[in-house]
This record gives sequence, C-alpha cells and structure tokens, in this order.
Amino acid sequence: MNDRQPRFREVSARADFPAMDERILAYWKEAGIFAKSLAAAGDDAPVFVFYEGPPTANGKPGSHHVISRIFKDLFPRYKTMRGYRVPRKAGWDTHGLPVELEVERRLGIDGKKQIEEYGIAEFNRLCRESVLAYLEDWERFTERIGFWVDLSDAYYTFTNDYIETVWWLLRRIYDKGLLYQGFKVVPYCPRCGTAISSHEMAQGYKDVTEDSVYLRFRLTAPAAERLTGAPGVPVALVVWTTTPWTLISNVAAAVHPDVTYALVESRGERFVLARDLVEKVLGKKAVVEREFAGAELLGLDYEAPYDFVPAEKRAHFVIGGDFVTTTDGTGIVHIAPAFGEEDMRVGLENDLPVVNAVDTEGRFVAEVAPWAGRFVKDADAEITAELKERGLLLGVEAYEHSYPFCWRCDTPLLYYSKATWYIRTTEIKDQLLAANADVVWHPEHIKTGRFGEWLANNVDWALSRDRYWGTPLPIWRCAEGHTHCVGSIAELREMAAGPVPEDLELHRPYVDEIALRCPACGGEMRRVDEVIDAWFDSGSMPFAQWHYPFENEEHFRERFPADFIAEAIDQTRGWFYSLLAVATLVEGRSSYKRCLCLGHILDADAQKMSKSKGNVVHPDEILDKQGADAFRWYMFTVSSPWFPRRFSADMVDEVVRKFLLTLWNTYSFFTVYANIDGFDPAEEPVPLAERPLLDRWLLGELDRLVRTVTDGLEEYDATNSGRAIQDFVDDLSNWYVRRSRRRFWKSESDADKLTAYQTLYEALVTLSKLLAPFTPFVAEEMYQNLVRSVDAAAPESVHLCAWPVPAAQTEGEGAADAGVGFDMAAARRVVEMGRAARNAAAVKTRQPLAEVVVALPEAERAAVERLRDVVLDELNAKELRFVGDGGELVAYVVKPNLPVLGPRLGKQLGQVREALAAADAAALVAALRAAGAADLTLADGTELRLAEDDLLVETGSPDGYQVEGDGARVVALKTALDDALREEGLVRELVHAVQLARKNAGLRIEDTIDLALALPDDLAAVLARHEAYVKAETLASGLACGGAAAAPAGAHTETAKVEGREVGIGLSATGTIFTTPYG
RNA sequence: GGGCGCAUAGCUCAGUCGGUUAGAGCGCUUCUCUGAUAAGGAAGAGGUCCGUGGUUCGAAUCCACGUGCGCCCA
Repeated sequence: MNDRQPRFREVSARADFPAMDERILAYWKEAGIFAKSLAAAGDDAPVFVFYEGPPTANGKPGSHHVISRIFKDLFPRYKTMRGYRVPRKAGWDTHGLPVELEVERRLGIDGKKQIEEYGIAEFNRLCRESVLAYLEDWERFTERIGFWVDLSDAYYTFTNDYIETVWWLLRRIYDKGLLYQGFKVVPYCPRCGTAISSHEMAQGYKDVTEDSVYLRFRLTAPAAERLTGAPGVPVALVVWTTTPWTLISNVAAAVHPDVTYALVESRGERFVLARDLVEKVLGKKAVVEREFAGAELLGLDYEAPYDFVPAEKRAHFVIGGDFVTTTDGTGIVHIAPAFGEEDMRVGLENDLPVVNAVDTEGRFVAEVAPWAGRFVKDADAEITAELKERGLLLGVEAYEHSYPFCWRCDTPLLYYSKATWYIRTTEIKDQLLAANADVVWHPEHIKTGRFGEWLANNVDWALSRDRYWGTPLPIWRCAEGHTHCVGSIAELREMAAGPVPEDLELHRPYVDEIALRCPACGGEMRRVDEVIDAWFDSGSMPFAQWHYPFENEEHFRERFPADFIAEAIDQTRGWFYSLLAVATLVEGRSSYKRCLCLGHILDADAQKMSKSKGNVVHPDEILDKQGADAFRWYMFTVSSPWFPRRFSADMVDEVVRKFLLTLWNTYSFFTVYANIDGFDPAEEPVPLAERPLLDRWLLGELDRLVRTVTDGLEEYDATNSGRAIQDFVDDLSNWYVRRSRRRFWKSESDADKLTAYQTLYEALVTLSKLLAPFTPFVAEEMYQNLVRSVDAAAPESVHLCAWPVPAAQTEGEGAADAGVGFDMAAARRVVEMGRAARNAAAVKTRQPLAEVVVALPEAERAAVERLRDVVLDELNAKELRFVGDGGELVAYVVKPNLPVLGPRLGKQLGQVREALAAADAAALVAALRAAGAADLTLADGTELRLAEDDLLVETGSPDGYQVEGDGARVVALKTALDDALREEGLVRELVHAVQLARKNAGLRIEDTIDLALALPDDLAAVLARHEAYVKAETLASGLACGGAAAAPAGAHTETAKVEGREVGIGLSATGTIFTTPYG
C-alpha cells in the first residue's frame, strides 16, 4: 500500500452533476455503450421485450414526459444487467388532429373548407413537416435524461411501410366482418368537422351554466279530450330541455310508462308532467286533478313546436322510454333523433322520422328562415325569446351541468347523427376481458377497476375521422354499393383501374386519386373520404413497427407480446386500450404482459401543470441545475409511481442534498484517502472472517440491500428499491465511514486499514451497479473511476456489468452472519440513548466521562459487550459497566402488552391495567429478569402469571447519573468528573482549536505542520503532559510553546478560546505525509 | 350523475395482521459535534390520522354513510 501514484482521479467534494452528465454522455456516445448494451447479452440470451408508446413530437417535451421516459428506462437497464437482450426501438406518433390544428394555426386558416381551398396535398406536406419540427428537441431531451432507446431505428407512423401494415390489420378486421359503417349519433365537432371518439371526448368536459327552458307542448284537441274526458279543455305537456336549438328538429315526447304522471291545474291552465315534479316546476299552488301511469299518455298527439322542416312520417306524439327519469326536468323528454343517442334509439323503435335542421358545420339550414346560417348554440337565446312570443315558454332556469367541448379547439360539441366507420369491438368483448386478465397491472386495481370496467362497458370503436392528415381508411366503394378493403400496396396496384405512380404516397390526396375496378360489378370504385383514428395507428405498433407481415416476420414473432410497457394513467382509454384491442382483434391476445400505469405530475401546490396556468416546470430548469440523476431519483423515490406527484425545483434540491451529495461525498472521501495510502483494489482480499465487526456489519447490510433491491425490481417496485438504497447510503456515510474515519486516517498501513479500504471499495462498487438503472450518470462516474481506472479488463461501462448477486447465493464466502446486524443495532441503540443522556446533562461530547452504565436484556448485553469500543468511543467514556437490573438507577412503569394479552384476556384487560398500575414495578421487573415471569392478582381475585412478552417496561426518573430509558433498556452516564478527565477534555479542546486553525489556513488533510502555541502556564503544563498526542492529532512535526512569536515567518496565526481562555496558534505547512511519512 | 383512486405534522411521505405514547425526512427553535460532507447528533414546538356513525376489550387501520381532491366515464 505504498504506491505513490494517485491511482484514482481525485474527486472534488463539490459535485457538479450537470457537467458530469455531459462528460458521461460524451463517453457513452464515443464508446458506443448503448449499442454495446443491446448486443452484450449475445444472440442466444433471452429477450426482454419493451414497447415504446410513441409520443407526438408536435411540441416541446415537458416534465410530465420525463416521468414516463425514466420509468421506461429503468427496467430495461435492469433487465440488461440481468443478462437479457433488451431491444428498444423508438417510435413517433405523427398523425392526428393536433397536428392539423397546429398547421391551421400557422397558416392562419380555420376549418375544413379553408383547408380544402388551400389544398390537401400542400396541407399534408406541412403536417408532415410540423410533426418533425420538435424531433431534435425530443432526441436531445431523451438523451439528456438518460433514456436509452434506439432513436436511429425509430418507427414513424406516417411512413408507407407503417401505413401498409395498418391497412393489412384493417383488412384482417374487415375480413372478420368487424369493420362496418354505421349511422349513429356521435359527439361531433362542427369546427373540426369530424366525429370525436369517446376517448377524445373525455378530455373536453367542462362545467357550464346554461339556460334551460320549460315549454308547453299543446296537445291536439282530440288528445286533450281523451285525457280530460271533456271536450274543449286545452292541455299542454310540460317539457324541459337544455338545448333549445334541437326543438326545431323535435319529432316526439317521451314518458316513462311506469312513472306516475299528473294532470294539474295551475293559474287556469291544465298541464301534464310527472307527479313528483309538480311542485318543483309549477309551484305549491298547482292543483293535481288526476294521477295516472305514463302508459296512459302513449300515442297522444301534440302540436309540433316548429314546422320549418316537415316530417315525412307520423311525428309529434307521446312515446315510451325507460331512460326517462324524474331527477331533472318534468318527466317528459323532448326527442330529436338527429341529436341524441337515446333519441335515435327510440326513434328507430317508434319509426319516427329523423328531422335534421342543422348542417355539418353546426349551422341552421336555409329552411330555418329566422336563423339560417347561424351556429346553433348561438341561436339559443333568440329561439327562447321566440318561443315566449308564441306563448310556448313556461319558464327559464339556469342549469349547471358538464358539457363536452372539443378537446383541441374548444368548440362546444354537438351530438349529431352521422355515417361513421366502426370496429365492432363489442363482439370481442369477452376476448378483450380475457386478454386483460393475462396482464399484470401496476397498480393492481387498474385491471379490474378502471380498465376492467371500461372493457366491460365496451362500445364499438368509432374509427373514421373526416379529416386529412391520417392513415387513409383503405375502403373503396362503387356506385352499386360494393365495398372492398385493400390490405396491401400490391393489392392496390393489382386492382387499380389506371396506372399507379411508382412512388405513391399512402396519404390523401394521392390515395384518393386511385380508382379501383370493382371485382363484383366491374364498376369504378372510389375510396371513401375518411382517415382513421390515430389511436389505431399507435395501437398497431407491435405489428407496424416491423412492417409485418411484409417483412421482419422473425422480429415480430420474437418481440410479441411485450414484457413491459409504461405510460401515464390517461392512456387507459388511449394507448393501453388501442394496443389491447388491435392485438386482440388480430392475434386474439394482449400485446403486453405487464403495464406500469404512471400518475400525473402536479406543481408544488398540487395543481395540474398546464401551459394556460403557467405553472409548468420545464425539465431544462432541473437538468441544467441539478442534473438528470436528481430528476430521476426524485421521481423514482418520492412516492409510488401511480400517485399524482408534486414537483418543483425545491423538491429536487432536497434529494440532491439528502442522497446524491451524501453518496458523492462518500465516494470523494474514498478517492482522497485511497490515493494518500496508495490503496490497490487488486490486493488479496482480507477474508471476511478476519475483518472487524464493523466491516462485516457493512457487508451484511450491503448483501441485504442487494437482495432488497433485486426483489423490488423484480416486482417493478422502483420506489422501495430506491428508498432502500438511500437508507444504505445514509448508514454507509454516517455510520460506517464516520466510525472508520480514524482507521483510514491512522499512519500505519496495517491489515485493519486494508480491510477498511476493501470494505468501503466493495460497497461503493456494488452501489454503482445497483444505482446504474436509477441514476445512470453518477453510477457510471463512480464505476469508471473506481473500477475501470485500475482494471482495464473490466467491462467498459457499469451498464455492461452483471447485476450484483446476493453473497448468500454465491459460492465460497457466505454473507456476514445475521448476528452482526443484531449486534450493531443493539450497540447503536445504546449509543443513541447515551447521546440523549449527554445532551440532557449538557456535557459536551469532547469532555470524556468516567463510565457508562447499562442494563439490557441478555442477548443485547452480549452484543454490546462485543461492541464495547464502538459504544465507548461514540459516547467518549472510559468504562462500560453492565448491571443486571437498572432498578438502582431508575424507576419503572410496567404496562400490559396489548397485542399479546388482548386476544388472551379480552375484557379482563381493564383489571390487568389497574393491577399493574398498583403493583410494585421494580419488583415485577426484578421477577421478570430473574424468572422470566411475574405473578399478578387482579381485583376479582384472579391470579395471573405474566411472561416477559406479556408486559412492557418503561423507565422513569434519574438519580445522580444521567439516565435514559427505553423499555427494559437503561443507559446511564456518570457525569461527575475528576482532574484527569478534565485535563483530557482540555487537551481535546486544544486539538480542536488547532484543527480549526489548520482548516482556516487552507491546509490539506495530509499536510504536516510546524506548530507554535501561546498558552497560559497551567495549560502549557497540561500540554507538556500530552505533547505526543497533540502532535499526532494535528500532524505537527514540530511543536513550540512560544505562541505566534515562535512561529516561522509566513505562518498562519490566529487566537482561539479554550475553556474561555485565550490561546495563540501559529502554524505553517512543512510537507505532506506522502513525502514525510508520519510516525 | 356513475366508476376508480387518494386524504396521516407547515411541506414530502412511512405506518405490516386491528394493539401500546401514530413515525421519518425537510422546514422552525435550542443545544451539540466535526479535517470527507451542502453534512452528523440530541431535544423541543408542531397531529380532530378529512367528518359522522358502526364492529371490537381496542380503529389511522375493518364496515357504512358523507365531505374534499384527482383521474376516467356520462
């Protein structure tokens, strides 16, 4: 150990993580570490399949993207170290409405008409460009946070290859008869001109307060007569609606056949409505004349509220519907089949006409003369006024409810009857549920909860979008109504009526221009207009990323299904669903085996981060200041990944201070001392059995840590794994290193010092491997400096290393025996109690004390005996004395141990409490110590024999000694001092003052000095008796007692106070222990 | 309106099978230690364990109802 060449690069105690990140990134790039990690396991190794859920590079990445990307990074890195091959193909989601909106905004145009005027070809070209605009930002960000994914081999959903696979998938679905065109009422955005799928619509609900109206629907004379039994009595149905604009398309009124309705007289008029709502709607003065079941109303005709658009069938009469409730409104529901899902259903059931007075842009058609061309929602107020004029309005009431708005453009959605292409997912619902049953969800409740429920309530997938930038729906149709679904480019060419360009791009408008020859009738087939939901694109990625089945069949087979995917919780209805649905439709099973569902990210005040609130923490703020590892560590350890987590720079600061800097300083400490001593990691290891207890303890803890982290990661639990590492690092720094400081510092190079280095070295190297998946940068830094610098044969990167294996599982030396852990815990407990006692007595730690007196249970007593030196050193005392019974030192309180006695004694517990309170506690404790049991008589005469476990012992008041008690454990410090102790305390004060002066002088730890002290006579006499000690502690080769005057020229001088008295200190460096070994 | 989840110290979070005086870190106050450390240690202040009922010898924990928040769905 006397090699003078620094072996390890010296590490500054001041860490600069962002700079370190850049260094490591450069190294990874230069040495191609990621590529090597992909190949490291070899072709025969088992493959661990990860699917990248493609983000849209349509905007800059934010903090919420960090969280999913680091979890997507952690487990693949871990599995790589466990010997798996973990290919990680990147991907980009490129289609969809958000992209189109961005381009519309840029062009300053609004709506489909203007897009078509602008030209679809050029518009789509801009979309393609736009979606890649932030790609570089994303790639830089991905690298910067250490997310290893193969960006050079990414899939893009807009490529011909990708689209061709999507077509193939759609064809498979079409061939199963599951792709159909339906006319359904769907939420529809009049501005975007397209239907909105249920998963998109979820984003846009907002609470709004709108006017709702109560109306008279006047019964025809015969109908009124049928109801009242008398001719000439006018009667009106009372109808309620929140959407007056739909009244123009009204064709019926629905009642619940089983609900009780009433004929009511109010202010001379007669009304019909649900009995339970009479008072609420018409007030207390309304008089009920007759009650009857809703069934009695069926078929009654009323006068149409509007006749702009004539109905071509019988309309405007009362029908039945079970969906009618009496929670809101009047119990009579206005029906407009064009604008409501239920309306459409009962419309079909009752053979009602569909009256639609609204065009596809949400405006009234020309027939609606007063409001033609007006956006329907904007006409509500005027319609209400007009109803009032005609005497149909009964009342207006503000109504608060949530109403859907377009998630992208914020236009209120309309429910609208539209031709839409669907996938009949309801037909495979059982298969979807079965596929889900095979998925492991984190957290578990997603499976049967949110996701399971969603699947159980499955509705057909509304696939088509009346838009431009998306995968064209590959369905062609001829005038005869024959349809054909094209499943490949080759098929398209084969069936084409004319020439197909060699470089055909599978987007609108180019695909639209290809006409096919109808195989059934020979007529010309044109493509339908629609493109498909971009979720279908991303759900197709297991297939389409490989252009399967057109090529890469072996890749697909090997990498289906995925072992692991991770995305945020909002993907339940998004990617999690589309992935499951596409795979189940085509392969009959899920495309992922395990799914980690991440929570959302909130700001420091638990508000959702959003651009509009301006509370977004941009990731660069953190990355530039605290580095990627800090960001990652915070996210991994702060709470379970599926909880919503608060996030701010301050919160990251805490983990930097608490964890990263503690780790860093331990690492830096090691390099400084190992270089001083020329420690060579290649030296023969000291056998475990010969290492001191402290070392065996640390290695035992390390072994336990390896097991905990490994078990945790196998269960995809990053949080508790990370927290275990954090606890270990705290122990390593604040117990092992602190306790070992003098072992590293002492001048002799002996076996004890060697084992200390070897132990600390092993802990740091193992830590670097355990940390590699969590904090890949600092792990690499430590590994490079600790391992690669001394062992050229070691793997080039910590990420190419094998994952540590618990010692208990390796051949040869077993783990440190469990007893060591028990011993150390017992000793640390005594130390902790002793410290509390010292503080309570207000005696400085620097002042040595004569003795520590301890009363402990037998096993702990033996343990503390073995660690006597540790305890005495920590508490700075001379002797450790054990007493069998702390009774001489303390007063006891004995209480029942409830978990033990409760089940056994039940209601007798109360008496036991009383009896114990009355008993002589000291005697009970003595009996427990002596016989392991004590007898107790209860108030009712019952005699009980209570064992040690049955009782809890607490300690009380001190007597002379300073006493600290914890259950049966007692630690007492003797606080009385004699002259020898006082003198020793004084010397330590003196040494402390000199050490401070060294520090103030800016000396290095290993610098030796000439020391000159100016002391009062009595202190000088004390010093004389302890000169060797003072010199050794302060690395003073010369010691003069003449004060600053005696110090050499240029020396650092200062005055300090020792026990309230002035002491002059002068010192100057003379060399280092490198060149003038001390001792 | 429905489903799922969450609610513990000023903040971030633990809290096992129902058990004793409900814990840790940060922050605050006081003291202390220190030649690795942006640190360490001790003590203190700080709690209606969201509320109300119930089960139980005993509830932060189990049950019911409610409140608030988040997500998802209507």
